[in-house]
Amino acid sequence: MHQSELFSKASREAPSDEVSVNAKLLSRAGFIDKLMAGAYSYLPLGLRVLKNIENIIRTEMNELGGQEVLLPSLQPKENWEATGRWKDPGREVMFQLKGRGDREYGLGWTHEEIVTPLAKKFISSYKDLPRAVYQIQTKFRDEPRAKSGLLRGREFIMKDLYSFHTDEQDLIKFYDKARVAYSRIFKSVGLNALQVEASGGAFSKYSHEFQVVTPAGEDIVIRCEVCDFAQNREISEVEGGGACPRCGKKVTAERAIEVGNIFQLKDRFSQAFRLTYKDETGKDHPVLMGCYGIGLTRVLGAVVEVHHDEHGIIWPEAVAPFQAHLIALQNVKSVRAGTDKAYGTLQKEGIEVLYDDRLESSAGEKLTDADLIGIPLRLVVSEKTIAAQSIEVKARAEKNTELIKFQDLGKYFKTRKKIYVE
RNA sequence: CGGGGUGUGGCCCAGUAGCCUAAGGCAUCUGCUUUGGGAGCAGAGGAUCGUGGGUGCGAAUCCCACCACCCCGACCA
Repeated sequence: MHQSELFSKASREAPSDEVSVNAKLLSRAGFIDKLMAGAYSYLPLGLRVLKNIENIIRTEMNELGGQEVLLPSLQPKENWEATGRWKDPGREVMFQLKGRGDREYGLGWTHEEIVTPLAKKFISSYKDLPRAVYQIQTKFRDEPRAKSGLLRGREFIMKDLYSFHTDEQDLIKFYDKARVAYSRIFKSVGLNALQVEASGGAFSKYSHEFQVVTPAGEDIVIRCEVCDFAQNREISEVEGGGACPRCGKKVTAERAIEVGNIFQLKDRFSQAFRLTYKDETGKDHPVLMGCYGIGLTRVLGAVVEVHHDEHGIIWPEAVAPFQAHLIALQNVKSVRAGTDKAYGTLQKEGIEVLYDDRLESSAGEKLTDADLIGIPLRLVVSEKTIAAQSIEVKARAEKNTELIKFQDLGKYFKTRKKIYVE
């Protein structure tokens, strides 16, 4: 991709109405644009990151046995009345609207009311279980207060998976597998997420949250300094500074961002919709369910909250919009020719590269923008490096640079070890 | 929903005891000169001063209402 043709431009200043680090940096660097409180446009750079996160999640969900579907966002009132969620608590967060003939609809903020009746059409026997379906889709929630950039929006992208089981044992088995998958996902995207015991809220009593500790978080996590005890403060019986109920050592209270949440719904929704299956003897039982969510756009925001410095974003490789940022530092013939050649080589190697070919920009501007955008690897071609028949390589996360010969460029990418930002 | 704050070219902002031409920077356009950390000079275009009403000879500036955005709280799978 030639940077001179990129739809967005980096800007010196952040919009005055942004305070959070994630929104400031992502806006300045041209990844997102705010339409209104809680609703952002994802620009080409931002969407590339989102797609990377999406694919990491999709791979793990498929691995879990999930089958991808896409359910409607526009939903009839009737489904929600069946569970009592058209009124409280649904009314609090659900956008509700009227269509022709005063027909009432809601915009999906979660999908139990849709997926459960859907499952009823295909699940009727123990032979049809277990099953799991998931989707990656825009959710709508009429938050009382949208805030913190991407961290709490009124429209956001979420992966939600629903699992169906014959009995509690099978549900728990799947639930535990999902926990492991979730841990892998957050690690891959560069987040160190704690598994935290939590209240199920409107869904279930049995739930875990995945929390990323950072001052930008709005939840408080109580966790042990020694063992893996961790609880959301909402349900915890210990305070920060107290003794761990599991091992007796000290617990701390820290701010954290909830990036994922898994629930054992059990029969809460299958009862409401009479989703049952017949066992071997022909007897009916309620299907037991679990649900498993990850906020993709919130993950994007959380990654920026955790991975940045005073100059800009520092993308973990797995989610970075491009793998390399190639810069023609000066607009002189030899440098352009050398950079063009390097660009060709990288393309041939299948490296995703953003090529800063802007004629009107100074060296300083290009380097500053590169730091702001945060692509993991920076490749600079300048008069100096041309003289050495080389290209300068620098990792965004590191200080030092190295020169590599032009003819070694392809090889460099083949043999280079991945840089994991932790 | 309670409390606090803010709305001025695409962006960041100055200007507010009422004054006639709304200032500057970034960005954009033209020309020249520049190029290892957001370059310089010269010129150009771009503004219903959030919206509606009111008080003045006169309103970005004062009054009223509304809207939007941000922060704290409440709330939050």
